[in-house]
Amino acid sequence: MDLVIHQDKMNQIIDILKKNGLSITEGRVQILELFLQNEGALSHADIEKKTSAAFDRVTVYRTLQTFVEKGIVHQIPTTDNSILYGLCKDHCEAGHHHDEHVHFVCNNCNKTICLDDVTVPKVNLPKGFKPLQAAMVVKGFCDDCKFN
Amino acid sequence: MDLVIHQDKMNQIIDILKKNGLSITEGRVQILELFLQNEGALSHADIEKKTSAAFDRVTVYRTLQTFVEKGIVHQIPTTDNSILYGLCKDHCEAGHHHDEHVHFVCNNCNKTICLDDVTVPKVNLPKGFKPLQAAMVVKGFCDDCKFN
DNA sequence: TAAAACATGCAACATCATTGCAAATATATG
DNA sequence: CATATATTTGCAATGATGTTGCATGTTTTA
Repeated sequence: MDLVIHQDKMNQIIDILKKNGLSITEGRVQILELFLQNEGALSHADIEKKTSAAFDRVTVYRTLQTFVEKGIVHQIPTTDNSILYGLCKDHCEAGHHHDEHVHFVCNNCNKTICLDDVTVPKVNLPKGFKPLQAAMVVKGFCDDCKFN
Repeated sequence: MDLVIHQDKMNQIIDILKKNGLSITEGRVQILELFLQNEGALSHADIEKKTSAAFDRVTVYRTLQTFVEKGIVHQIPTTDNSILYGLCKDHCEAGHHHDEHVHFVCNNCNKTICLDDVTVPKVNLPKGFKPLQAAMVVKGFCDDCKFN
């Protein structure tokens, strides 16, 4: 393995992978690095582009799946037949995500941002419904694109 | 056209189509009927199954697209690479949906239900973010599956 | 009822996702 | 530090999903 990643960041990445019992491979390191340096969420296609297709599509799929299972990233629902993945900032554990923050999709720059400090509010469900998790996606114009 | 749909329902369906300036075709009638008799949301695949593939895949795609454009159904975000469509109960207009109700996905029966009476609460966004629409998906156990 | 407008089905194609398996890489062990 | 074991990767094949153009069929209009 031979990457141009700053030592600190590299240590952080290795730390995350080890903590989750994952072996350190070039693909996992590079993909995790993408998430760490990107404020927005990433799709499978984004990752392929940003890594210049250095890895097989299949590897990317499997890496994302592994990361979701381990609680390193979480999935963000979309209405366009894609899945977005966002870094779990807090304390997600394998199989148990605590990603109850609001996601923001900008209609202009099209970025999806995790608003880690905005938690999804509780809602009152009809009798008989038992909630376990909740996701919320807000669309509009982001901080950079507020020309409107 | 020759269907076994009760007269009242048929009138309702024709009414919806006419109100939206759509011609009355067998495909549109049957697909709209599915939505009216189903409490849950439907995916493209669901519709193909429930109509026993009576219509070409393309027709189903185009019908759903038309319904979304006219405000007859709305799209529901998912994390599984599919799009779900739910009937717009209220007063959606072409190009302008008012589907700000909560969607519920049951972890057991896997149905997605529009909770038309539960509106998506407003949240406070960080400075600079301008919200336009909001979607919310709650997962858990539904009224029928509350064995837990 | 005929003409015009519109919707459908087919075919071809493009994209996206999954699986099995052999080769390569990382980790554990002596 | 070298080797054995376990894990991960890439390739190939396949399947699922979504899109487009165009000829045909159906609905609506006049």
